[in-house]
Amino acid sequence: MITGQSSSMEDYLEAIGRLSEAGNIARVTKLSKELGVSKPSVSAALNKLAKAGLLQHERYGSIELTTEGRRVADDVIRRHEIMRRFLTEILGIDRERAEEDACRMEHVLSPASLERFSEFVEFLTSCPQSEPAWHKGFSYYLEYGEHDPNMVGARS
Amino acid sequence: MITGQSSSMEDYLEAIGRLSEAGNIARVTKLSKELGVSKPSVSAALNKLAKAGLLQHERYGSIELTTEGRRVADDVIRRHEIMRRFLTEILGIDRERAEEDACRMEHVLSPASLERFSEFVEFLTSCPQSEPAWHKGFSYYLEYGEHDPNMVGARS
DNA sequence: TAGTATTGTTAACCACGTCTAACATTTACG
DNA sequence: CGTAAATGTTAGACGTGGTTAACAATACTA
Repeated sequence: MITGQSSSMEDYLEAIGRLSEAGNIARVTKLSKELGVSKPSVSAALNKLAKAGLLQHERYGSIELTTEGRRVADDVIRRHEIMRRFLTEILGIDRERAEEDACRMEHVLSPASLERFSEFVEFLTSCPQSEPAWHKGFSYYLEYGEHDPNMVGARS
Repeated sequence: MITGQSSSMEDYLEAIGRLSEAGNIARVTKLSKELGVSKPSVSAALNKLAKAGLLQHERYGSIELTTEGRRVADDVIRRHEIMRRFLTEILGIDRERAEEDACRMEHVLSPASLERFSEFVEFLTSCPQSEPAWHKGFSYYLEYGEHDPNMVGARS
């Protein structure tokens, strides 16, 4: 992985990051439910991440990301958001599936591609027009399998 | 994975599929080099895939995809091609990195998202105009960080 | 405060995919 | 044809990330 962590470890960091963002404090049981894994799995992951210096965890006690852990978590969260936005806002994938797919895509993109995804989303959604032409055009294309003959492309 | 195989097994099937497409016959050594793993790893994978009914493999002998194996291999190859095209033709990622990223993305996309990616690539590249407006627009945006004020969007 | 419910850890195990070292088979060629 | 080179397999090990069962610590509450 780009962050130096496996997909699994990135998932743990992401979940911990999201929880603490939302005011909630990360707890083993919560993480276990959130990620759909057993509590012993969470325990093991926390030990591993603590050893890697990404969080601090006292037995039966608090879980806190270190500065470095926070950095990695934020990075993963950012990847997730970019991919979620791309999938929903550009491709028109439904929210739930986009969420699932983003969860997996977030781990596999090179930084270069990620930036391009990000810029592409910005490009298409910050279109000066209120209802971007490309969106209409793509919807038409999805429905009829061909370009809208009434659409004329942009010119310089 | 969508195909019922792990990323690794999909990679083996993909490589075997590509080799046989290209006229070459899949061999353990070749696969080993192609995939950057040891020969015993290839052997183990072949046994596993044979047991799953995706290929036939006689000791020290030939490796051949079954009908089902071919289907899966083709599916993975198709995923790869779609993602490669998206990354190069739409996002403008350089060939090599696009190839690497496609290798990882091909394993994580839901069928629904994949189809959308495919349709989106078709939509943008089959633009009636010879040099699609969006491409110019995106290049400008990447370079200057804002929309080209000389561009006017498409209208119906 | 005692006892129970909740929460977290430990221990022991498993599947997966990888590796190296050693061995077996097949191929090529002098 | 026999041997050396190339090719492929087996055996045994490892790391990762998951599990369940049992136990330990903490928290809640009657």
